[in-house]
Amino acid sequence: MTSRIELKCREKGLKMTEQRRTIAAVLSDSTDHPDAAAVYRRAIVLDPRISMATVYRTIRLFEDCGVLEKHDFGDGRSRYEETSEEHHDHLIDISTGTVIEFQNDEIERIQREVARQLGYELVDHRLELYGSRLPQENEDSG
Amino acid sequence: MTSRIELKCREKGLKMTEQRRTIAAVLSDSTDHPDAAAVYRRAIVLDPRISMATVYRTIRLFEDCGVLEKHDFGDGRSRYEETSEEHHDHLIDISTGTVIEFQNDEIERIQREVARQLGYELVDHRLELYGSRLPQENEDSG
DNA sequence: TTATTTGCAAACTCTTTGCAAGCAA
DNA sequence: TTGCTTGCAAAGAGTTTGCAAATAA
Repeated sequence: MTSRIELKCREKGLKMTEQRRTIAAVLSDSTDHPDAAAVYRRAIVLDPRISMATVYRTIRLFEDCGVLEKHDFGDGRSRYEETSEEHHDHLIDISTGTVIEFQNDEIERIQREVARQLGYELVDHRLELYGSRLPQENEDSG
Repeated sequence: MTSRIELKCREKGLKMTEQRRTIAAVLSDSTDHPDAAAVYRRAIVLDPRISMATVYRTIRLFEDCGVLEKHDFGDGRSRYEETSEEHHDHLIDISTGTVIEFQNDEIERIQREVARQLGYELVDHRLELYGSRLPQENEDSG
C-alpha cells in the first residue's frame, strides 16, 4: 500500500501523514493530468478527512521536492502529473481536452540551439500542441 | 491619432468608444507583453475615466475579434500583444522576465508532423523557452 | 433614439494563509 | 514530547458580471 510517490517522498525524508500518503496514492494512480479539485475529489473517496487546503499544501510540497510537475494548459487552473524519468511534451485534443504525451528529440535539440543563438542557455521550456482529431488513417495506433 | 488596432477594429465594424480607442492605442504602442493591470496603468494616463472592468472587457473584445493575442507565461496573469502577421514564439529570460520573440520554421514543421503522426491536425500551439543569459560571446546581437 | 457600453461594486474562481488543535517521529 | 501538519474559515490575486447611467451611431 505504499505508492510510488510515497516511496520517493520517504527517500527524501518527508514526514508522511495519512493525508500525504493518500494524496501521493491518488497522484501515483492518475494517468491523466488532474487539477487540484480533481485530486481533492479522488482523495476524499479514500479518506474523507482531507481538506482542500491540505491538497494544495501537499501538491506544493511534492512539487517543491520534485516528485510532481505542474502544468498550465491555459484553462486557468494548474494541472499536475508525477515526474517521470523521460521528458515529454503534450498534445491537447481541443474537442475533448484529452492530453497525449509525446517525445521528440529533434524539437528538443532545436530549442536548445535557438536559445543559444539568442544568447541564452535553455533552462526549461513548455511545448503544447493543440489539435483536432484527423479522420482515421493508417497511423500507428496507441 | 488612429492607432493600428483601432483601424483593425473599425474594419471589423466595432463601435469605437473613447475608452476603446485609448486601450487600442496603448496596446498598439506596447512593444512588450503587458498584463491587464499594465494596460490599465498606461490607459489612465491618457484618459483617467477608464476603469479596470472596461480594460478587461475591451481586451476580451479585441481578443475575440482576433486583433489581440493572449499569452500565459506561467506567472498567474494573462499577458497580451497585438496580433502580428508573422507567427512567432517566445523566449523568457528567467532572471529579468524579459520576453524575446523568435521564429523557427523547422520547429513549426516538426510540430505539424508530430501532431499528424499522433492522428491530429495541428490547430494551435504554444512554445515558450525559459533561459538564462549566457556570458557574452560572438553571437548575432539583436 | 436606442441598443451598446461604461463605472462601480459585488461576485467568482483558484489558491494561499493565520490560527488553534492534532499528530508523526 | 515537540515541532510540523491539519482543518477551518478568512484573505488574496486575477477576472467577470449585474445594474443603472452614459454614449456612439
